[in-house]
Amino acid sequence: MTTTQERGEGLDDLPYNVFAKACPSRGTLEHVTGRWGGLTLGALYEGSLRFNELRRRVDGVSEKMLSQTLHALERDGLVHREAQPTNPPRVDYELTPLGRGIAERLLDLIHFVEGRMDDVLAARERYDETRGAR
Amino acid sequence: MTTTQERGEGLDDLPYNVFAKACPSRGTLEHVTGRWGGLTLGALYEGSLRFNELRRRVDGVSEKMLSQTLHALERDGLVHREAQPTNPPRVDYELTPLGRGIAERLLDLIHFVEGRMDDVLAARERYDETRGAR
DNA sequence: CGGCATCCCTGAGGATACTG
DNA sequence: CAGTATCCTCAGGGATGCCG
Repeated sequence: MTTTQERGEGLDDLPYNVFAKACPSRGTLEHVTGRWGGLTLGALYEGSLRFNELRRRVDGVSEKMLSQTLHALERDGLVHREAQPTNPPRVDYELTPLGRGIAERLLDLIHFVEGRMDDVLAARERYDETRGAR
Repeated sequence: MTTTQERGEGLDDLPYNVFAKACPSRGTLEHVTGRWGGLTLGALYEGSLRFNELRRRVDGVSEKMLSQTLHALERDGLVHREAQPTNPPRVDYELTPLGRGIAERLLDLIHFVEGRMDDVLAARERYDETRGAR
């Protein structure tokens, strides 16, 4: 028996539904919106970048996490990895068309948030002062 | 001296830049795109919901995490909490105008991802089979 | 340069019990 | 119903070292 929960309560009629725990789209969304995934996609939106360039762009990411993030994005088909067998090695990462579509929407969100930070910060102050910064 | 890193390499000229480690927008973006934040905002987009309704919508979220998530979103001014002092208590959560703006963009992203899951799944199979599912 | 392997620790987050 | 308080686990993620 299909419950409304499994179908997503009419949010949409797509075969995939992020709100359901078991849906694979949830995993991909987490890769995309995860701590480093979003910033990585955003950084690559401007053009292809090498590993260490990327690392400098995404301020604070460790080598390990960037590597791990890139693998997940590559596996999901959002990022293409192009390795040149030169010495020293040169590896470029770039968005796939699918990755571009996602990055676009992500950047839309990011820019919107950045543009509203003054409101957010003001809301925080009001909240903290009302509730005694508990 | 201001480096390109601090300014975000020309991605935008806003005073806030998610790519910088210390920028407060990074924190808010994480609330919004975090494991439960995004799903919570998405669920509230359809209309106000009570605590346990929300809990059922966001499949898999624990009581504690939902509570915590809602507090963060309320503090950032994205969600409004309306408590009625009845018995039993009734508390409704709804998006603020700012929260709506964010949720809209987030749902845009979510629906895009859901709509492309077949591509993602296909890419995964190709990846796993090439690299031996290591 | 572009990684992978390993160790280790913090904190996100689940389970449970209790309160107004 | 709508939470808060505690405990505890495990995995996210930092630091370090090594390699092609």
